Amino acid sequence: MNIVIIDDDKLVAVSLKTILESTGNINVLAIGSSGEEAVELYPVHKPDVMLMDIRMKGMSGLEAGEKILASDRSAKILYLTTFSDDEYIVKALCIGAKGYILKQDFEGIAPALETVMKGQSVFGGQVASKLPELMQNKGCFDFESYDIGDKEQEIITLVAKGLSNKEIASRLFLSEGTVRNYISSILEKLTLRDRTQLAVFYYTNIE
Amino acid sequence: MNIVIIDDDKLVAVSLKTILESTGNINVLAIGSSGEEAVELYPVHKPDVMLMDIRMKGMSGLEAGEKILASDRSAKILYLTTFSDDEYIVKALCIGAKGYILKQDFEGIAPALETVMKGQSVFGGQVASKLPELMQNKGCFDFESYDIGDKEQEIITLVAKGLSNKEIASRLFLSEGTVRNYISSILEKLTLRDRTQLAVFYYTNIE
DNA sequence: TTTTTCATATGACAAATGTCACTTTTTTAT
DNA sequence: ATAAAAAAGTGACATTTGTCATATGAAAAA
Repeated sequence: MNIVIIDDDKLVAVSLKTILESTGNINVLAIGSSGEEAVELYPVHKPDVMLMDIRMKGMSGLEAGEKILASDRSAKILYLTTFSDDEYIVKALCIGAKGYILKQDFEGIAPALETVMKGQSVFGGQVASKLPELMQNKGCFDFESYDIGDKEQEIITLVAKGLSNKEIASRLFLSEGTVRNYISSILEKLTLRDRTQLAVFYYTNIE
Repeated sequence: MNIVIIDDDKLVAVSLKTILESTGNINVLAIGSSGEEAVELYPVHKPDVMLMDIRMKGMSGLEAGEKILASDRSAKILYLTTFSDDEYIVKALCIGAKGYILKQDFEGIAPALETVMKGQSVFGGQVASKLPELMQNKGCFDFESYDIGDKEQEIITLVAKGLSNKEIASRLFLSEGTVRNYISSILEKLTLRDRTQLAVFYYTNIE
């Protein structure tokens, strides 16, 4: 099995290479230390699996993964990260990564790679059990990609909690009419019809 | 690694045993063919992983898993099923299973077992990529635990898709008034105020 | 300084929504 | 066949919601 390792921390990357290669059937084609490198290295080596860190200086692992997957939908990206950061997990799933495991799960890495190569997905220890809870908190909705300001985001969040206009108004110290206007314009921007659709959109928007 | 196999189809179970044992480090402690047997066998053998089918005569794999996990929170249950039935996937995640893989992914089973034993979770091929969508289509909301009938469920589903009363009515061949009445009673049963809260509830209710 | 933009606000209006008290129809049980 | 229960429907009513045109004050830009 051929893999490419991307990790901010050179030492970690090299150690991983040593350990994984010693397990026998894993061959590390290359090592990189940033998202940019990941994007470059992928098409060159076409690894079976890309083992990548998320938090890195420069382009993050997630961005890199997005780019790689955009060019090759079948790319198998396995994120290997230090702690289970909620936001990242969901995002990773959304972009279509094949897994999200923790560096702590040391002996789990090799079998996880194996599993991913066979086409399955792997989620480390606590990660999977957190999934249901996480997915609910926020779909893969990316406010920034629409032209939606801060106050509008705030209002969307409250609508998505089921608050009425009056409640939102009093919570944000606005008049009810203003809240209505905001929502009206949000609906237009997202081409939705009413607040219920907005809530649905909020929870189900996955690109 | 010690496992117990539960499958409705004796032939499948036995074949699995043969194949898995031939891979070397897997030892099949027992074979069962129903949810009831699973519940009995688990405490007797305390396998590292329980490889279990879902659809079985009598008690389903999911029910059995729920019972087993209730008695031993650390039980590792890996579902092995024929097709990726949406409903089952989410439910499996909700009860805390360690994975959901497809029988088709033949060579994937052994590594998946390995991975699960190391504490990670595995989701077969298309399953993981479907997860975001699925989680949203239905949280772990259990209609039956409330006093909610079939037609009501249907209506809830439609509200949670953002349809108006009129649209729901025409889709279900009911009058708009009837739909209103249904929703009104649903809201009362769930102590919610309006359809938006119902949608929110639908997507976020996870126990 | 003047103009423009932005956030906030109003009031009016139509449509959609939720509630209630009943009625009618259909199904099920006795 | 008759009574009882469940499912579907009606009409009226008060709110809530979404839309629109327009107004105000403050901040930013000219």
